[in-house]
Order: sequence, then C-alpha cells, then structure tokens
Amino acid sequence: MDIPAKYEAAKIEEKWYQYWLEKKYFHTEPDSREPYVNVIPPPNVTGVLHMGHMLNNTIQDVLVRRARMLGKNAVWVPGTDHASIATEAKVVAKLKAEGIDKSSLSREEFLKHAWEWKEKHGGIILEQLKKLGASCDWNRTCFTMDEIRSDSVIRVFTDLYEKGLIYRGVRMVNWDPDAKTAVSDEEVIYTEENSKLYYVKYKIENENSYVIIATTRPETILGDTAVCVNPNDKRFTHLKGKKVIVPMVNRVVPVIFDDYVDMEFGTGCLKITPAHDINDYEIGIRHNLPSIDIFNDNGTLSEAAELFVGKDRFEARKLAVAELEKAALIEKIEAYNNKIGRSERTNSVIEPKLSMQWFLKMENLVKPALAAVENGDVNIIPAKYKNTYRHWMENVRDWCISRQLWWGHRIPAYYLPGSNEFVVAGNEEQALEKAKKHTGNNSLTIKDLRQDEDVLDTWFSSWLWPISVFDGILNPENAEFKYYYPTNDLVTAPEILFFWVARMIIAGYEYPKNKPFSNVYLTGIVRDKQGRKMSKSLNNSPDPLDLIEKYGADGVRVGMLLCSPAGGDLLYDDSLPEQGRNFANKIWNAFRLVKNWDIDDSIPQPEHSRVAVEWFDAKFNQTVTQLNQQFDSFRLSEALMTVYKLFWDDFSAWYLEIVKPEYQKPIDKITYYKTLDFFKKLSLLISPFMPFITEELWQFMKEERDVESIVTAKWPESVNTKSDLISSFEICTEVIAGIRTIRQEKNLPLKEKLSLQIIAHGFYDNRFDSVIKKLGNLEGIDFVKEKPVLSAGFIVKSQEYFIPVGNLINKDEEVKKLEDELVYTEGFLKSVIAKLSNEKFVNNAPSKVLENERKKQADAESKIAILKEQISGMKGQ
RNA sequence: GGGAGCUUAGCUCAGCUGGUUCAGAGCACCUGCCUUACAAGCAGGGGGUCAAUGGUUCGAAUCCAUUAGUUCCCA
Repeated sequence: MDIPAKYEAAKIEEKWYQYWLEKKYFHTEPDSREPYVNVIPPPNVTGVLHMGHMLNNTIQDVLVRRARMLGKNAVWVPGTDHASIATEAKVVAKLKAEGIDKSSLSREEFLKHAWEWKEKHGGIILEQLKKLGASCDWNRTCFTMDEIRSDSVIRVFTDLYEKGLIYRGVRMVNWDPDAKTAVSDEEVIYTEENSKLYYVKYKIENENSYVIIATTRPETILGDTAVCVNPNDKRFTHLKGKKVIVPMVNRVVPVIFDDYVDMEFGTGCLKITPAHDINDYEIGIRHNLPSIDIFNDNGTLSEAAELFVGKDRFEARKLAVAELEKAALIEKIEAYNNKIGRSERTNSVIEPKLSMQWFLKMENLVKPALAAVENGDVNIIPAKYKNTYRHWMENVRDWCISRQLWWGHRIPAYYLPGSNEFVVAGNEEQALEKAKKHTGNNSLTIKDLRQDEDVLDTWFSSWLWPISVFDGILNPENAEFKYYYPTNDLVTAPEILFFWVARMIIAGYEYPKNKPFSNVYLTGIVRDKQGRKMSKSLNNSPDPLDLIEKYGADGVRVGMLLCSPAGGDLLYDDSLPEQGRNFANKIWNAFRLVKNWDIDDSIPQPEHSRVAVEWFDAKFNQTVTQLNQQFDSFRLSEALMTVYKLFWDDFSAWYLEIVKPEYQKPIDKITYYKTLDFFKKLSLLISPFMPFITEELWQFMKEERDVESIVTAKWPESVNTKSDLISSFEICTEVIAGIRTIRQEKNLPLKEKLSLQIIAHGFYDNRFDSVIKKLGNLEGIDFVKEKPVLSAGFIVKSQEYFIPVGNLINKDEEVKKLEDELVYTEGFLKSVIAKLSNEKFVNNAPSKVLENERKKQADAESKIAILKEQISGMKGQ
C-alpha cells in the first residue's frame, strides 16, 4: 500500500466533512434511543471565528461525538445570534463609509440594509465551524431573529407583561452616547484612567463666603440641584439651613445632609446632580430634589443646561473650566485617577442617564433558578462558579430589557393616540382589538397606534435558546421538544454566566418548568503567552483558519484541549497545535508501519508477541475505564492526555516495538490481525478528539470495521482486566530500561547482542522474558548464583540483573554507584523504622497503611542486604 | 470598599476522602542516536523547601489561621 510518510491533513479534511454531510450522520430525529442534546452558544451572526470559539466548539464536538458513539441519539443544534448592538454598530459603520448617515434613514430603510448585511455576512462563522469538524445538525440551524425565534420572544414578552412582571419606569441607565442606547451594567467596562479633580467654589447665599467642592466633571455643575455634606462632619455644621449658588448658572440650591458623603474625599462637600450620577440620583430621591437632565442622547448639552447648548460633553467640560477660571471660581486642579466606565461595544464613555426603559422584575423569577444550582439539578463545572452564581442570584436587580436600537425584536407595546397609555399584544391586529376594548373607541385603526420604538436586549431572545430551538415556547407539546428538552450539556465562557446561563435557567423554570440543561461546562478564556486576553485591538489572536491550514483541524483541536482544564485559562502558544499535529503524524506513521507488514500464514506467533497482545489488551481495557471516568467528570484535557499516552507510549513505543518483525521479514497472522484490531479500537478512542485522521484510517480498515464511518461506530466497552499482568509488564519495562542505560553508558552498539544474568531472590516472574530478550537485544537470559565478574548491574524489585561488559567496567564507579544507593536506602529504612516505632502511629494509622510501611521496611532491608553483598563482592575482585 | 478563586519543575497544569498514585504529567531542556513507521522521530537523563509563616495531627502539597503576590466578579 502506498501511504505518504507525512500526514497531510489538508488533503483529507474537506473530503471527509463532505462525506459526513452527505451521509447525514449529524442529523437526527426523535426515536427510541436516549437523546443527547447540546445547543451551541449562538455566535454573533456577523462574527468571524476567534480562538474562544475554537476552544468552545472543540469541547462541544468532543462531547457530542463521544455521546454519539455511546449509542445515544446525539444532536448538536447550531445557530446564530442577531447581536443587536454589535450588528447595528457594524451596519451603521458600513453605511457611514458609504456616506449614509443612519439618522437620514427611516427604520424600514435601515432594517433593509441590516438584513442585506446579515444575508451577506451572516453564517460565515458557521461555515468556519465546519472546517473545525463540528458535527452540528445543520438542518436545524436557527437564528434568533427567524420567525419561530422572533415569535417566541414576543410571546414571552406579552406573557410576562400579562403576569405583571414587565413594567416601564424611569431609571438611571448606562447610556452609550455613540450607540445612543442604554447598555446593561455587564456591558460597561471600568478602567482606571487619568483625569483631573477640579476644586470649585460655590458661593453661600447672602454671605461673602464659599464652600469648595471637588468634582471630576465640572460640566455637570449645570445640572446641580443641591450641595451635600455628611451630617457628622463638624466642619460644615454652620451650613445647616443655608443655600448656595451654583456657579455659571447662578441657581440657588439647598445644602443637604446625608451619610453617603465620604468626609475624607475631596473637601468633604459634594455637589448633587441627580440626573447624571447614580449615587446623586439616589440622594435626590431621598431628599426630594429636582433633577435637571443637561444632556441630549448623543452626549451634547441640551437646552436645560442653559450654557454650551449643542456642545459635546467633553468640549463643554473645557468650556466650563474656562468659564469658572474666568470667574475665579477654581481654587485648584489636581491630577486624579478614577474609574471610568466605557461601553464594551463602542468604547464610548458611559453617561449615567435617566431614561424611560422597560424592566423585568427578577426577584421571584430567580428563585427556582437559584435552587436548581444549589440542589444540583443544574451542575456547574467547575464547581467554584457556584459561589459566583449564588452571589449574583441573591443580589439580582431588575433587568433592563429595552435598547434604543432598530436591529432586534421590537417591543410589542402600542401607544394609544396622543397618550402614554399603551397595550401589549403579539401583533398589530391584536393590539388594535385591545386598544378598542381599552378605550371603548371602535373607530380606532392600526394607523392610530404607535408601536414603541425600542427593541429588546439581545439576551432577551437568547435566554430562550434551548427552548426556542425546539419550538418549545410556541408549541410546548410538540414531539421534538418533548424528546430533546431538557438538553444535556452547555459549553460556554464564564464571562456570560450571568448574561446568559443564569437567564436560560430562569426561563427554563418559568416556561417548560424544567431545567434547560443538566451540566454547564465553563471553558477558560484563551489568552496569549503573556496572559493577555486575545482581542482584535491587541492584534494578538491568530486566525483560526490559518492554524487549521497549518496544523490541520485535528492538530488544532488537540492543541486547544491539551491545555484547557475546565474554568482554567488557556495560554495559547503555537507549540500547542504543533504538538497536536505531531500526534497526528505519529498515528499516521504507526498505521503505515502496520499496513505495510507482509503476512505469512505459515509462521507461528512468537512468544513475545503472544504476551504483548495479552498485555496490551489488558492495558487498553484498563485505560478505557479510566477514560470513561474522565469524560464523565468533564476532565477533557486529562482524557485526551490518557489517550495520547496510550497510543504513543504503550502502543507505539512498547507494543509495536515488541511485535514488529525484523526488517523485511513477515509477521504471523494472529499478531497481525490482533494489531489491526487494537488499531481500530484505538482509533475509536481518539476519534472524538481527532475526527478527521481517524476517519481516514477507518476507511483503510475496511475488513476490520463493522460500520462504514467512524462517526457512527461504537465506543469500546471496558471490561475488567488483569491488573497483575500490567504491573508485571511495568517491571519488564524497568529491566529493559536498565539494559538500555548500560548500553548507553558503556557505548555498546545497538546491534551487538548482550547477555543478561540474573540472581533471582524468591519468586521470579518470567512471563515477559521473551520481551526483555527482544527489546534488550539479548542473546540469552541466564540465572546465576553469584555476581559475574566484569559486569554492570542494576536492581529491580529485589531481583539482581547483570550484563557482562568485559573491560569496559570501571570498578570504582560501580562501587560508588552502589554505595550511593546504599546510603539512600538506609536513610529511607531509617525513616520507615522511625514511623513504625512510633506507638501513636501504630495505634492510629489504618491497617492498610501499616501493612504498607512494614512492606517498605522488608523491601528496604532485603535491598540493603543485596547492595552490601554486591559492594563487598566488587571490592573483593 | 465587599465577595470568590488561584500560587506545585523553565512553561501549562494534575494531585478527588490527610497515609504507595506523593511529590506527578505533557511540553521545554540536556546527552547520545539520520537503528528502513515516524528527526513532526528514538533511547537515556537532570530539574520542585508544593508562595511565606504559624497551628491542628502519629502523619500536611492536601485541613485551619495570618501574610504576600495574583486573577475574576460586584460596587
């Protein structure tokens, strides 16, 4: 057979992926089997694959492929998220580049552009996932804004509204003046930035004195409605009942007293701007202060500011400082570091702003979701995130679900003509009916109603994802939903534990009244070698597709998994996929070796091959048991390493080397077919991690396989094995290593046959002597009573081994080696005896531990005897 | 400021109920090999006061406390 010496992933990956699709191996329908369900965390519809996706989707694919091999009806539902803010921002930017301003377009016109953009760029990421080998059921691909998903969102909104859980209210929100929308707390990133602290003089009314107030935002002085001090602050007791004059606008405002003020900060005297600071807002409510909103939605100053109207807030700050300086109202300016919140999407400085928003009451909704994680119905991996989850759920605030955008699910609230009253309904017709009933005015038409301009937060659609992908909101009784829900494993990043995971659990208990999934596997964050998060702005993220091209999808998958324990960050380096690629090459070459053997029916199976088969069979079965445990506890990195070592160390370095016939000699039939069978079974274990190369090999194994594709093959059974054989083989490997070490130390050529002489003490296990003979390249193994002259030796488990090496022996060196070992062993024995003569230890330690210590003592004592004898023997020579 | 976690070999990490899995793995490193499956390889080897201190215990990487460094979440 002609198989190239280097494995070339690029040549086969595309072929097998197409083959899997044609055969519809990834598609499932409900049947009598147990389902295994995984829904993809929907990537942004216009996004491109980054390293985080690679990690996340590799893990999902490994889980899904193994479940499929376990005989479950495994389905992985793919899809994309409309991602309101991110997508709208991209469309706005694209239009801007074409000279079109969003504000010049109607809502309908803008949405037309947005949909065009989605059609053009949407789903690229899904095509990229195919390159990775993701075994998604593509027929089930969903989009959070397709018909079923949109209708589900609207249905849920109206339902929650009718339950009294959705309300409209004025709230302080995080306003993004660039995107002109409110963003959630979670979407604001706070960082330390250099700014300035301005000490401004406020004149006390009817007095010729001032209070000094430190502020980082002098432009907001225009919105001040009070000055506040701590009631315990003795410096300001004289201000009781006084009023001060706000600079620039000369507004007279009261001095109020509130515990909130930190006496240590600044001058201990705080200006209160209820419209533009969350704490001021709360103080404002407590003290019944008016609130003056001085900003427009785009961050420029409004008419209410009186000064600098129309100027940008940062421009206004400069102007305000100049104005204050002109009036000699600035006492000093200090450099100051403070935390500035910026929008995750636009990087614009967040403006706290009072605005009318829609909210979902969370207090009661979270209760079953909190309980589910506490009682283990939903299992979070790693468990440390349970604490974080609990903390958030116990301190949950109402969810601001409206966004001032166009791309998304428009809020189904319809305002009555000339009024702020509204009805909430699933569509215009229903809204009209409700409006007529509400007003008693039957002449109303659809045109009289005005739908709310806002859309819903993106998470308000993705929180339904595990339900809505099976149409479980609109048709909760449908057969698919009943079969597939609840799903099994959710794999996602810890950063969206709250935005998404927690809310899905909430929705699960509110709608189908059942958990959305049983396990949440939180991956780490992919970082670069310096520990920095991979990001576009740092330009430190490799393009996943380049990596796949360079190392093969299998290589990249292995690379991602090798270093990613659940919840631990992954410090990415090119050496990782390289290791994966090397592994693929190793597998490839092992296969080449086996497939190129000539078989001779007439030769009997050599003894060394017979025991090797017996041993590897035991080792394989033992490893499958271990592997299953690792999978079941989501220790995927460890599982991969287990398979890696089984193939590389046990199978390639030991088993194949034992059974390998001499150059250009044929192999016996029994060993050949046994080896191919091992290869087949090893491929099965490797295939969830490396689906492409294992499929390629599978196709070469036409005679051995029972199904056409490895995708649908059965995961090997684990049977109980003789661990005795495995430990016996370990001794054999130590003996071989001992021989090899002597060969290397004495510079004995590999081709020169040596003889091994053994002084046996007690029972000598000879089961693997044929193996020792072959791999040690020995001409024979003899048992002797005394140490042969001019020989180098070693001890394994109180058996003495010697290799006669003629004059190459350096007596002094050998004696030194033995003496070193003697010193060590005597020290060891001393510590064991100390333990055993400690009465408290003997009385308290479990018998198993005691037994072990006694065995240690016996072993050490016999070893010391041997060493002493050898040393005196050497010296006597 | 409040909360949670982490610190084990040069790097990334295991170490699950305190005791033969107790100091481990992979990579990297060093030495010798182009031994006809694989140099993307083979064989051999070195390397750690388990962050520090104190405590509990017959026994601590493992449990407790304090400290230092670090990461994340919330404000």
